[in-house]
Amino acid sequence: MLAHQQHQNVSELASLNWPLIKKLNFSQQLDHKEIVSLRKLHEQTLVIEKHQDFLSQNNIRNQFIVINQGWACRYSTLSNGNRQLINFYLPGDIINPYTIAATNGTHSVFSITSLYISPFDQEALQQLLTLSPKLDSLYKQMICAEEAMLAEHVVRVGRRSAYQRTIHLLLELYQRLDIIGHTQQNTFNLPLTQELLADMLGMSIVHMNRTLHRLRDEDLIETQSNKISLLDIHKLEQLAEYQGILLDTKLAAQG
Amino acid sequence: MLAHQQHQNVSELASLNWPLIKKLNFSQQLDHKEIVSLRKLHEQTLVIEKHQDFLSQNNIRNQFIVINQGWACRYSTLSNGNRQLINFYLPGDIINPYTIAATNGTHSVFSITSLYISPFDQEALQQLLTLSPKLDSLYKQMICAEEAMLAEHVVRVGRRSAYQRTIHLLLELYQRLDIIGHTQQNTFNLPLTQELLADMLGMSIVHMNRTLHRLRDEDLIETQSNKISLLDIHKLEQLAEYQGILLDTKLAAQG
DNA sequence: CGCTAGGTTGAATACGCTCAAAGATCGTGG
DNA sequence: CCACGATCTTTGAGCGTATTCAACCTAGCG
Repeated sequence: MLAHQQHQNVSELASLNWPLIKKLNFSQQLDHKEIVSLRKLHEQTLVIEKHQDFLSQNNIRNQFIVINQGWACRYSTLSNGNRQLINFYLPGDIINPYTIAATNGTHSVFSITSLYISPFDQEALQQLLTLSPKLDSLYKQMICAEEAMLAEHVVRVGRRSAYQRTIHLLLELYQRLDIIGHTQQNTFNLPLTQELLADMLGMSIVHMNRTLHRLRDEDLIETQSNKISLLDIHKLEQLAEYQGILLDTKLAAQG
Repeated sequence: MLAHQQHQNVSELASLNWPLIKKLNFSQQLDHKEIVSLRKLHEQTLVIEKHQDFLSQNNIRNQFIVINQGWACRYSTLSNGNRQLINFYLPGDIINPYTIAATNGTHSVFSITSLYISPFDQEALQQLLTLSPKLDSLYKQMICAEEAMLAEHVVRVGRRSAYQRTIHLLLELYQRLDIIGHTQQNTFNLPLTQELLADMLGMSIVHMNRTLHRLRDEDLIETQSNKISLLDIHKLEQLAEYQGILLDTKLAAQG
């Protein structure tokens, strides 16, 4: 995975505190004008306490939301109490309220940690993309990457063993966090309980615990409080057949 | 589920032989001009034989593809031979080659039956959406619905029993096929082997067989050759907690 | 008529679940 | 600063859903 790129000046460097801008800049270096337009999406900021269902059937306000800090997730709960997490929203990710709404009220979005977010209108985004073909292309690329991760999640949950699933998810999180500079060496902050991990991977808490234990025993991971270290990424990638998502693809354009 | 809508004249009626147009017209009635623009996406048509990997790492041509007839699927194969289907492409669906590419070559698209397809350039689509806000909105709605179905697929595979999974998928297929007029009463053509169904739902062929058998024993479904009938949709929806996807949502606009 | 792909059935096994209970950790208030 | 409660983690044991292996059946097609 690539090292972080260089930047021109202090003002732009400060803009990279906005993880969305940092993420897009990682894909393809942004110029001053593009950074300025992207900052406009962050004009409004607000805080959401942790453990809140802040987006569901009841309170959809037709605004897009970019995560500036913290983790959230989309999930669905079945009548027997079973919960399945669908995806994580990490800093720099954009929540499209219409995909939540399209499921007829069965999906909600939940703040795993406290959140700093910026809601914005769809028109603001649309305008920005219309004015800059490069941002338009990068945005589409981002959507494709998200779709691809969701597709990989299906494969993970459908056909991988609990052991592989766990490794695969950890590697994906590592890759995503690395892009926004949220890793130190092979270590990153993982604000998930084993219950959340289990609900993401479609397994029980007990088995999640045993799987993590096994990974620790095998010296593949190390955990302390909320920190997790991947001790042998190459081996983990082989074990889980992790290929990675093309987040910085050189593909021409997307739709 | 809604009845099919009325149409103005013979020419437009003929256009509804193109399932993409029929599907969009189902969401929101199209006028003559919109139908004409959509027909332009169908200028080129070609046939693909069944059981072909016609889109994979090797042969991505950066063209979008609309399915006019037949079924295809996106899938991934693991090194142990396990295969997971990610989604079905039915008539009227559009394949975005960039989402396939974003998975770094792990996903391919396969023709389940022989196919009639129309490839088109992304620019053609872009132009059409720029000129018509209504089509733009409908297209985004379609993308959201697809994303929502993929998300529901995660839930299905992750947290539902084999029995519920099977029912849930059958209901979703029924809903999608109904929109393009590919159902007769509660019956539709299901060109899937039990192996494909099993690979879609993350289960073994043997268990797929037993589950279908149980559904037949319980008088919930009836099969003959490739036809399947859902004998009590209401009960099936309850059993699987099927909520349906909002394919004809009245939501304002999407991104 | 025989081949092949797909469907069906039985039996043994296993992966992961449920139930249950005991530790550990963290935040909070006394 | 300690104690307490709540949440999260860990461990054991029994069980069940779904898998694997293996064989046989059926239908369609050359």
